[in-house]
Amino acid sequence: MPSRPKVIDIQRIKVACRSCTLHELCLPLGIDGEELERLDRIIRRRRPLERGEHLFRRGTPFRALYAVRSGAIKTYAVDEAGCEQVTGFHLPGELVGLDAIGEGVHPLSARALERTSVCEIPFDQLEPLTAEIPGLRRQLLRLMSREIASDESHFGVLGQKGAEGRLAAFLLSLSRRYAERGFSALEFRLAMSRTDIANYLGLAVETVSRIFTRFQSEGLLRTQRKLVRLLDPARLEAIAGEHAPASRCGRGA
Amino acid sequence: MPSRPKVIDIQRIKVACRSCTLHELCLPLGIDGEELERLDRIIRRRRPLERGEHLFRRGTPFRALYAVRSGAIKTYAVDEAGCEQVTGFHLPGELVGLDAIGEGVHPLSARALERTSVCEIPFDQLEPLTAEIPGLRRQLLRLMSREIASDESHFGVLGQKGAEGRLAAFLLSLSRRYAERGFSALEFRLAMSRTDIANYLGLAVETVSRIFTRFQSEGLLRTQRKLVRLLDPARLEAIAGEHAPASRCGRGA
DNA sequence: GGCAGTGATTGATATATGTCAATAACGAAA
DNA sequence: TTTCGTTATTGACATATATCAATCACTGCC
Repeated sequence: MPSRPKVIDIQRIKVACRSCTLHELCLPLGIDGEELERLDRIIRRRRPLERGEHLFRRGTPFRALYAVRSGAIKTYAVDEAGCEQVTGFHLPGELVGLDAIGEGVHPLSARALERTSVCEIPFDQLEPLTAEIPGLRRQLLRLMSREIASDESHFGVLGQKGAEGRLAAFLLSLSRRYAERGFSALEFRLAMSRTDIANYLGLAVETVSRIFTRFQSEGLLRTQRKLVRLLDPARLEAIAGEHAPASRCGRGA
Repeated sequence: MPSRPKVIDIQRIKVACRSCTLHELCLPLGIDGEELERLDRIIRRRRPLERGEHLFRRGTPFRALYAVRSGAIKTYAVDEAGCEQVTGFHLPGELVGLDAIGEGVHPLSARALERTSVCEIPFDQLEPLTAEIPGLRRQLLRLMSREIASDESHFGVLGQKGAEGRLAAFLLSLSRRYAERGFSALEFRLAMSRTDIANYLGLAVETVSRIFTRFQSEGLLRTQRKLVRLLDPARLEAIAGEHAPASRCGRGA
């Protein structure tokens, strides 16, 4: 096959929010008819990102929010030493860029983990629209609030869990999110590398790898490279619930 | 002194947003005259919370956001085993409860670390007001966005830094926040116990204690119980910037 | 002013997880 | 198919930090 493409047929990508299978997860929840059309009009579909391509980079001016339609995005920071810190993975139906509203600049970089398509929602058009459409306004607040809550629960993972708990919690989080999107809760393909998982969980790659094999030998799951099948989600929940070696459950003042 | 109080003079607590020294940090940024009064009217002052008192508890229905006026609040989750995970400390001018909008229920508990007064902002009144006051709407989005961004940067601390880096980053964060509020950036009183700090940073209390003494012996700071004076913020920055023993700076896919 | 009781510090030891190094399994390209 | 480069796995060893235990220093109370 000759490398002819790169010129994408924009006409083809003509999917209204209304018909988007994600429309209950994305913005338009509780918005109907005419309002939905107004939202639809400001949303821009872009050509899909190839694996490794950036959606935006740290320091770039904030222009739009992005809703993942298919594929997966990882967001990450790079410190002075060039060290990468993965801060999150974004699956279909999830929004990227909410952290940039505050300062008008993206504090993180975002790149595609695989071929990924997103909807671009220009913020300078979305923001005034929220004044007129109460459902849209509330939904945006809800989504941001949930993002905060989920970040907080990740603190618990990073702060109190041992390596096994972290990986278990991570897999269950993916499982739940895939299930919400109508995919299988028990079998899915990891879009990210072990390195990314390790980084996200604050572990070494080797530790992640070892725990995958340990989980497998204990019959908790079966992995085949990127493919994961959860065999005993209940026990995984239990492991995810255990606190780290540390945490003596002491209460502070 | 006889233990007479407990009956607080509500009349005394009569401070409008307009005259609040925090008014640039809190909600009203970019709101003027008449609009500020409308916001002011929905805000309720409550009697101060005593040390240890709860502002709200996990699972409680969400009714209002709270702006800390003086004192300090810690938010925390409690897992099945009764283990506490401290998720944040909230200083004057900061908002508490943003994570509850999404589900209508507080995912965390919040309690006062010392005598603390807060403004209560009933959300069912605030939300419609944002439709009419663009400055208020944008400020709320900005604040939520900043919260997300700051949570993300805490991931970096928890995920990539060793114990020294975490404590250094924590102290510098407090320093910056105090400075923003007009307090000294170099000398301040820690409202929280070492146990809470340790928990927040995902470390053991003993480790935190040891690092305080190590920092002191290296001339980076001077501590006297809760009182901290930063002597060499530049070197602290350097330490906060170092990545953990772990993190081999590898990039994922 | 002495006496709990809690919070902080310090020391000795254990261990989970990181580090280094080698190999193996895959995927893409020729 | 073969080859190369990347990603994942496995093993042996090092170490940062947790754990356990004791002491110390405040704070509030009688």
